[in-house]
Amino acid sequence: MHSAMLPRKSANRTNWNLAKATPMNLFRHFEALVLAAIDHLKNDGVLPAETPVEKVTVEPPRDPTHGDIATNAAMVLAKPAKKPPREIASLIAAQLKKAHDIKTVEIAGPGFINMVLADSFWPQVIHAIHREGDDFGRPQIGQGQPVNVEYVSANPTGPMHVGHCRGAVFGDALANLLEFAGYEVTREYYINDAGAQVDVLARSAYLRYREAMGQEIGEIPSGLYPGDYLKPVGEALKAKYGDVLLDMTEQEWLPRVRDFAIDAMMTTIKGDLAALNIRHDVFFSERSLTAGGVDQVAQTIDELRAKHLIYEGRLPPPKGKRPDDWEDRKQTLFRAEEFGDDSDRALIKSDGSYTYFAADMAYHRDKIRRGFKEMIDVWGADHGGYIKRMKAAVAALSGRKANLDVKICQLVNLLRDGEPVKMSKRAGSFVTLRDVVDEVGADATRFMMLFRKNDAPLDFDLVKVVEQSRDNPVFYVQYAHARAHSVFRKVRDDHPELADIEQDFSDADLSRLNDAAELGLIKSLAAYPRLMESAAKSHEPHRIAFYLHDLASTFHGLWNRGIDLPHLRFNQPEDKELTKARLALVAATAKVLASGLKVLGVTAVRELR
RNA sequence: GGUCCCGUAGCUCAGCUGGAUAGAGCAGCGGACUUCUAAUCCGCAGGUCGCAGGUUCGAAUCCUGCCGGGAUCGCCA
Repeated sequence: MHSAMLPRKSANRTNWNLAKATPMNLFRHFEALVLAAIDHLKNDGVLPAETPVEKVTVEPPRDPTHGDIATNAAMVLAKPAKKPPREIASLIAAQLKKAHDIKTVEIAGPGFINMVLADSFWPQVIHAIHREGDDFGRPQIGQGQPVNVEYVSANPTGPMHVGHCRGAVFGDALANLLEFAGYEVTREYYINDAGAQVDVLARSAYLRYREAMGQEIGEIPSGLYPGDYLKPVGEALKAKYGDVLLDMTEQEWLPRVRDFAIDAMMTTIKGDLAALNIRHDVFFSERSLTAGGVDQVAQTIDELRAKHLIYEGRLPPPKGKRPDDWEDRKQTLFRAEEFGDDSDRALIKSDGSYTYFAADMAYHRDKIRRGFKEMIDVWGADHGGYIKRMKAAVAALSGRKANLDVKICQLVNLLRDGEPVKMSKRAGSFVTLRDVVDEVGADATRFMMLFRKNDAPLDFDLVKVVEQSRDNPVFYVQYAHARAHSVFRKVRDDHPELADIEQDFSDADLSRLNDAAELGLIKSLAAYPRLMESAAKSHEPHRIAFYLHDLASTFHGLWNRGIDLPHLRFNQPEDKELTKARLALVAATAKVLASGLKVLGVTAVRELR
């Protein structure tokens, strides 16, 4: 465990055939039509041949009364063409009217071109969902590129608490998302096993060892970890060493106890992560950077020195309040300012050991040397001030070739029915991640942790998150999926041959789906590929959670219409073809819900309770 | 004092990296529903997007400066 392992080669990962029909991203399709229309105008000399089209967007308008697809092309092109936007709009519109997937083209406002798609277009979305299966909505942006996602990286000094939980879930969902988007993802955990904290851990564990040996230890001295979780470690030390450690000097026992305790803590942490269905490909030990006669930190500093990015100098004291033990001294500094940081950064402490930053640089150098050009680090909010220097380090070490994105997860406020849960580190009464998962389950924990933007604080209510009500988004989304399956269970009585949700719907007559609410649901489903692409590009898995909530709401709404209007119910005992068409829609909804939930790492249950 | 994040309806928050009249859910008000397929449903009201400038056809979104809240600030990790 204390040595770096190579990233696992993903032998049985599906190889996506990129040459096959592109997934059903209808906005791409219509973007192509708009660009073709612009090309046409260029050929006619209406637009200069070199007119840039990067700013042209083809998107669903926010307001559905503006149609299904809108483009700003005319307004963007007005300046280079030296023509009023509405004039250009009418020329582009004339071209678009020729496309048979488009029902109407209208020019609105300052020059928007709004399109309503042909009724015959929408059923293709449903067919695409069934045809493409797990590939539906897959963004084609990864193209097999390697990306390294580092998350959790909790210190191996105790069990994980709720604060770690959010970053863990976020990182895991982000890794899932990037994998879904076609990246070759390596999930990584950096073990901070080299600093003073692990020596404290060792002394704390040694105390528990003496306790296990029958000695009176009294109060745990301040400065050591008081938690009961070290008692089993003391017992285990006794089992392994007997009384041998008692006669050793601290210098002798400390390395043994330290390694033993770190192993024990990592075992605990891995168990905690497993309870949340989180796994890592690589556990990278900080200690390994300077072990085995090779000092990779020194190598890193030498490498930067050769690039003239290291110097001996003094730093100005921080403005505002000055630390008590401030001492002006000459030290080894990295020219982080050249790469956008606010200050140059120290690499060697006054006692001669490396700073945490120096080791972290060496770690990221190792990632770069392993071939990663894209790296993502997921950190807690208290590390925000560290971002610039780490990005500077990656820029310097890679010759500005590699990119690091740092995602910050804000604090979690743990509540119980609206009341804050008291947590005191001193009293050792902090709530562990395991406590939370044991109480509410991994699915609820994961979904709630993702139901908020990562850089906004999050309220996590242990009571509300398990409520079976509309107010609980976890339940609401899972219920939608379960309800879709329930429809198939119920339809068995009237149409047993239609009761399989996995059946082939390719011959369903989807032109029967002409209620506005049905069409609304299809449009929600059609938005999925675009949503996933934006979530993957922005590294924001929370967008998926919000989308799923929205989709669930649309689906429940359609279901509810059947209460008052029996002719809108999915199951029509007297009309098998209509039932089949509606079941195709229900099954497609279930598939998209399941697809999104899978990326979030939440189980798509088929039945509640 | 420097840096970063946040500021959107009474509350909790979205807002698709610059689009049109800024959206949900709670809470509030007004109705419907009494078992229909499974954990109610529909409607109404609610806003100077912290403030002030700037960039442009167009800004909640980008830039600058303030105001307010949080995090952090050579050797902790």
